[in-house]
Amino acid sequence: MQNKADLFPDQLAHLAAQAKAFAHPARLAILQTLAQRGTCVCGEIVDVLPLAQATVSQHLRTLRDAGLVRGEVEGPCTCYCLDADALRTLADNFGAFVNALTPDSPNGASPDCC
Amino acid sequence: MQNKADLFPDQLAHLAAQAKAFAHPARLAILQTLAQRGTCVCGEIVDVLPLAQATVSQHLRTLRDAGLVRGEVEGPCTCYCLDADALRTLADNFGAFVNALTPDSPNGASPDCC
DNA sequence: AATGCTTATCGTATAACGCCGATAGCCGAT
DNA sequence: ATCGGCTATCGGCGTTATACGATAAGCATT
Repeated sequence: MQNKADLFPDQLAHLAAQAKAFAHPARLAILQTLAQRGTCVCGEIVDVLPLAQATVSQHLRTLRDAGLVRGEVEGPCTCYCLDADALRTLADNFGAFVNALTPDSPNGASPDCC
Repeated sequence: MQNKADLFPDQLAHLAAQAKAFAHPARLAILQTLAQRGTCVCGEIVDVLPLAQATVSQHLRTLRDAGLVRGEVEGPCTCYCLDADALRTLADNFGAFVNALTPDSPNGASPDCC
């Protein structure tokens, strides 16, 4: 299967990739944990989540690749934190996309389909 | 593998499931097409996308299951349209989640990690 | 009833994801 | 130099997602 996902516009591919970063509860939980503590060593996240260390590290990598999280080696540990700018940008992208889909129908009722 | 995703709070699981609906460019393209035309027969979408009919139907089902799209049988065809309310709700959920993550740092620069 | 058009579903193949144990790499402390 | 703690990566396994052809089901028309 040649990757059909590459046949779509970059804008859509990019948005979909960002959405994928959000598409697992473990990653959302990691983001929340980082938000609570401001800064986190990997081990702390492992302690909070019901997942093995290897799995958490993998999710962290996904989040890093998506640009939502940054990590710095801090002696023996690695210190993670949110990239607030990236998060806001992503939220804005989603908002803009959805707004473009629903030009405006402030009337509560959605019109009938056909 | 017992599903580890079930070990997370419902709120996170739900948000992740919604994100998954956005996590493929084909589905985003379908949403855009529906927004442009207001209403769409499945075949029209198939004509627009570089995918087989079966694949498009599957993506439409994913979007329907996520509640973002509604479909009504219209004679021999099935007519699809966006559920604008659901889309706005979803966008709001994302916005709220991200806002909760980034309480406030109106200063453009993200603080250093550690 | 038979045909043609449209869509959903089934079955299947490939790819990607999620998960973990084990291992390797790194750094500080001993 | 060695040891011990922390993290990233590797390899393997099972599950889920993506994609498609083939088929079935529904409806309008003939």
